[in-house]
Amino acid sequence: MDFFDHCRYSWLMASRKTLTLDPIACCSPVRTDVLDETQAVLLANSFAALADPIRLRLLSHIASAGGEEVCACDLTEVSGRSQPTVSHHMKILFDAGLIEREKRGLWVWYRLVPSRLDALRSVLG
Amino acid sequence: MDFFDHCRYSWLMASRKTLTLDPIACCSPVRTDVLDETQAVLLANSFAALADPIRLRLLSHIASAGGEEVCACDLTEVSGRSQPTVSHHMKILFDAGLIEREKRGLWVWYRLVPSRLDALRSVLG
DNA sequence: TCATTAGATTGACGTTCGTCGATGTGATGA
DNA sequence: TCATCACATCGACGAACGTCAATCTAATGA
Repeated sequence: MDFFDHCRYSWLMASRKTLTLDPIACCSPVRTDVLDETQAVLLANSFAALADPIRLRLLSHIASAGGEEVCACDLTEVSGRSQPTVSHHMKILFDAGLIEREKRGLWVWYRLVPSRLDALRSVLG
Repeated sequence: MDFFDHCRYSWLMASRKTLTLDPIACCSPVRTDVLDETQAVLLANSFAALADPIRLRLLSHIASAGGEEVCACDLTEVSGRSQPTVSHHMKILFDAGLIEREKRGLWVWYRLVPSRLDALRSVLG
């Protein structure tokens, strides 16, 4: 699934703040076409989610779990930040569509959305 | 050339602010290993360069030129921003290693550094 | 030499971001 | 019912960011 297809999924529109701003958040690689303003805003938003070292480490921790879920309870230790700060960063990753969350009992579990990472990769290609 | 090799080039160390912070700015894909703190800081810096819509459009404009150089004199019109603002953004793209610059006479010419874009792509893979 | 030009730098501004203590929310189990 | 736990939200703070007018720098050509 490329970025174009990905953006068509209406559930993304309904569940994530970033992309609900514009349902047509799709673009070809930066080396193929010049981005229009709307595409640029949406893409910048996605890359901004990756533009913080704490978020990159949190994402990398989840992405390296081999498809397994990761408990939010482990993430304060991984990041070295307070619980509210981790929660803040996870929300940004979630809003960017890079991770999914599921609450089971008291714990929240996160897993990667690989297609979203692939989508961003394809934009750079 | 992957991200690892790329970072070894000493001329990058000498000419670009971002990477001079740490000569060992190399990392495997986020799905393979958990990033250490140094890698995360350097990568976050690279993605931050892509985290602004004006910079994305400037970069896309240069990247879409098919290997040709682009004159700085055209970029205020492309971006719809003032000359100092464009200069500021180009410096950030340059410091991130995404573009090269060359001054000839009064004009400055920019071209893409494709390997740098490839390097970031490989981190997402 | 000097006026002109392209682009970089400076300084100031309002805005956004990362951070954490305090507090809110909702599930758990006794 | 109520204390406890995991996580989210709020509010406040300083730092970093995007922006542009004013100015500086260096190349040009007369």
